[in-house]
Amino acid sequence: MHPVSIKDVARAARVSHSTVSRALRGSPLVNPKTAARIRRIAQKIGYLPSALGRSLKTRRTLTIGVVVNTIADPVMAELVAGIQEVTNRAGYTILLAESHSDPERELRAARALLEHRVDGVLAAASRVGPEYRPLLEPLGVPIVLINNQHPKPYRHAVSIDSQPAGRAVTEHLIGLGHRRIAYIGDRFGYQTDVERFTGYCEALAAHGLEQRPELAVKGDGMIAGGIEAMAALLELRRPPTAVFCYNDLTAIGAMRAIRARGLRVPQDISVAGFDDLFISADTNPPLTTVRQPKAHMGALAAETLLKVLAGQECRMEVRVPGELVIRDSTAPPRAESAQGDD
Amino acid sequence: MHPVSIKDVARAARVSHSTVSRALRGSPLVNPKTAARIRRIAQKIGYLPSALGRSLKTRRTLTIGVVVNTIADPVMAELVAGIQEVTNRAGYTILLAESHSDPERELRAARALLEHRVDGVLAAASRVGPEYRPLLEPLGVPIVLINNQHPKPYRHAVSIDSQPAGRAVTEHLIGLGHRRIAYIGDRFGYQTDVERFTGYCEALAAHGLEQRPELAVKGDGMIAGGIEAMAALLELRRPPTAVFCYNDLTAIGAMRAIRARGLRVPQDISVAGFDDLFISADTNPPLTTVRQPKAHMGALAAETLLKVLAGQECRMEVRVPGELVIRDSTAPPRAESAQGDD
DNA sequence: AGGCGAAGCGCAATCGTGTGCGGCAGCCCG
DNA sequence: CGGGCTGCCGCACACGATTGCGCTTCGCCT
Repeated sequence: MHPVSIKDVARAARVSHSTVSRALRGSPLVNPKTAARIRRIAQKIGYLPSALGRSLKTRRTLTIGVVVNTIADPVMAELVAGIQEVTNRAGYTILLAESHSDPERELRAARALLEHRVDGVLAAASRVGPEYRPLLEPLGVPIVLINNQHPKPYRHAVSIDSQPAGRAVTEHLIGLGHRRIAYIGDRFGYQTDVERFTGYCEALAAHGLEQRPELAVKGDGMIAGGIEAMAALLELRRPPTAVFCYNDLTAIGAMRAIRARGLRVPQDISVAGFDDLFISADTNPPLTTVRQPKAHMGALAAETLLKVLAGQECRMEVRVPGELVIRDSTAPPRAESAQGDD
Repeated sequence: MHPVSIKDVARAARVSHSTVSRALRGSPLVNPKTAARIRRIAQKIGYLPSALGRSLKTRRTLTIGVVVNTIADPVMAELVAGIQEVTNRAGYTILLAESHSDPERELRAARALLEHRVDGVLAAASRVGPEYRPLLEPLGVPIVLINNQHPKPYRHAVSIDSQPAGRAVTEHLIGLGHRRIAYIGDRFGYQTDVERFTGYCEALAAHGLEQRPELAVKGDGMIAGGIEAMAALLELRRPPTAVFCYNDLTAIGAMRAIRARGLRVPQDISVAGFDDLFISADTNPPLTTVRQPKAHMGALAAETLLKVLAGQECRMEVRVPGELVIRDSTAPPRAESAQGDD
């Protein structure tokens, strides 16, 4: 019997464990002097109440489950930082789970979280969408989705408004004079990717440009995928003069691939990203991108969840606007490549 | 009574809850046909065993607590990714807590983790050191420290070997011809900072260079602190020709401050960092730094903890070597500044 | 002095799960 | 036909905490 329990405190203080419980929780039903004595003794013998026993009775664990793609993705890390900020203040502890973009793994992770009886779930960049329901429903656990695909069946969601932002980036490139603009997407079918691509297509259409299938390729949302996808684009008979990337990591990979071919950004090819990582102003060259308020979105999602847990049945679906940040990775195309297309 | 419990399954299957428990845990004490029937029914009515009840009885929660500075720090994020990788495979779930470099907050976080009865603790960049003992001891919870200060009283630790690496960086700068070399440290008193600074001093001494106090300033381990500290160095009557920074984020901030003054890296001032972030090859210019195997160290620490939890009483203190990575942010000093010092 | 109300504390049930032990069949064998 | 053995299953308790309810005690008032 290693861990010292409430009964050990009771024995040491010569009271019942009920009184100890009340004393430590500050109940008015116990004499202040007795309470003080009990607290002193509990402190002395190193008593730490067990959340297990408590939660079993109270039916609340004061924990929330957070499932992300991978915490190594700086977008997710900042998101979680924002979540921590508000949940911690409210006394909640976070259970972290990674999906690695694998639906099966995501469901396993969610199941583990629910076995630990988290009070609520925050899922970012989830791929399973509706399949959460049969898991969450019987337990009555609320969920708030972040940048999720198909949030239809759910009541609460926080998302970056990718489509207008994607359109704005593309129009920025068109405004610079580009006509052959590529899109490097993501191969996992995230909703954010679909929306950014849609915005890209919208902009092209609005300016009478054709969306050429060979200019829409797929990365993996990380640097490696950006390198690979960009290398493929450079193999084309007529490579693009500008590239809009699903996210900044992809863009960084694309810039590496471009330099590896002896070309320069933005003189030979313009590159734009999405997210505005903490580092995106310090890349070479500084990256044109869309600022996504990551920590803010995490905090917003967490606040929503806490409200629901507090009993406020607010149905809400927030779409946060992105802000185009123009830096040095985008510029007008070279004269000889500007013509002859379209 | 929202959540469906083991008794509900028992009722539905017309057996006792003991039999359900055994059936679901694959005990040989129950008829295979009965077990199959029970499993089918449990599945159908959406039963998810409660880790609370189980842990109360088994005295294991299959969770481990991870306390980091802040998850927004990419070093910590990669560390946690490495931890997740191995703990997940073993069926453990992670409770995440942040200290924000505040000892009091770190202890509060640790207390919360222990109330949830985590089976073990991984603490990265901890500042409280010995004060963990009175918390952990009574509960018998093992801890593995990562890049920690004063790991003396503990049995298990994984650390980057900062001192030789710091010396190597400084000698690299000296080898390039620098004589006025500054160090931008960290104001929180981390052990890693102390060691890197010690390595820096060693190198100076070994080459007969004086360690000038005005060239040792303090940042905060983040970009903002690097900007501030570098700005102060540039105000000196005779600024340094090279700067060794506590970490890459600090170095990135330093490079921003240098550019803000209209100077260039490395032509006017050389900058070196530490960590080798995923981004450090893509900064402008690419950063000379020390590669720290972050995910590997996280995995190593997690494996150590799992071994201890499995009963293997391995006392170990691993020091992982760092590898100097020379990129473009360091170069020989300009002729006029190389002379005239020391 | 006796009665009555309030304050303070303990009893016991409960949450969901695991498990030692005892019981109850059915079967085999003497 | 009876006894013993084996295979399955249920009873009951334990884990650590919370909480409604009842009991004791004490002080105050008449």
